[in-house]
Amino acid sequence: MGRTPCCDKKDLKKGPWGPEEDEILINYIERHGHGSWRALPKLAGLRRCGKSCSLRWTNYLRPDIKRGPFTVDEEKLVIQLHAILGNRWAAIASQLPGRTDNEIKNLWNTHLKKRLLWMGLDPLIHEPFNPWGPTTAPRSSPATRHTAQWESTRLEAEAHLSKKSLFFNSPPPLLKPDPDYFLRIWNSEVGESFGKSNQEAKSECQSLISQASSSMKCGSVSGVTVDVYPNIAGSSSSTPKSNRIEDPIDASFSSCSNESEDSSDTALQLLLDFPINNDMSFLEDDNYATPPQC
DNA sequence: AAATAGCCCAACCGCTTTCGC
DNA sequence: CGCGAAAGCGGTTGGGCTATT
Repeated sequence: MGRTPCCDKKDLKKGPWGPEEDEILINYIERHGHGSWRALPKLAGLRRCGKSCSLRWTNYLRPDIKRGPFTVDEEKLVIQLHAILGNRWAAIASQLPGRTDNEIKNLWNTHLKKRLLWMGLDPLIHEPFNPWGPTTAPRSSPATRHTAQWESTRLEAEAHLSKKSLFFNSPPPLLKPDPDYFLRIWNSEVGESFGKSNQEAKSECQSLISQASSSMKCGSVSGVTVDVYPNIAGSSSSTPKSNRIEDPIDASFSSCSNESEDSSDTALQLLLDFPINNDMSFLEDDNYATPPQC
């Protein structure tokens, strides 16, 4: 009673793709699009499983794939995103144009994880290992920790917005409050990663929107009074310049007419600008790639 | 020069989610 | 609403390459 195979395994080729196969696949997709992956191999004349074709295209042949080694900026971004999203490689990849989930997964497993270990950081939770061994209190799961991190980040975002709201009330009124701001955060990759269904997220957004509107006046959101001057803006010295914009909030307000994708990126950028527990300056250290000598 | 170990990454496997009927 | 098919996704593997002995 097994699951039905994704394709007829008889007479199908497996293993590495040859240049001729690549050419056939590229030519077919350029002419017809991929359509149904299941049907593609037959139509294109390939002796491959549809899934294999899909993978080959997504991970290797797609024209927008960026090849070559990861830059330090990209590595930093992967680490930061991993701290927020966990092993959600596709979600992480969506923030690195031209990089595939497979590539990022490999980067993490072969390089970044080891580097964190060398730094004495637990790659699951991005925090130092407890030198005293397991505590009596039950340790929270990675998922719980990511949830907690998101909650904390969200509160900081709200605080940042509250801070900005002070400027909204000050003349000249160059900036207009955007009640969609939290909506965009919640609808962004990060919001989705929080593990809620869209319906739940949207209803939560409605609540946040109203709360955000009130925060424009009083600097208190979600029923929690927060510091309206958190050390946020100046805390991102380790954030890659190439991935940063001048001020995510300002940018989001000044680009209200942009596509939602831009908005999601902006919201995510705001999150990335927050300090995550560990200092990542080691990535720029020439010695970071070598383990500490015993 | 040969053998071995370790690293890297493309590809596969199988589970989960989404979609269409 | 339930079911099956298709696609998406993350974990794992295997083979090629390089470094070391």
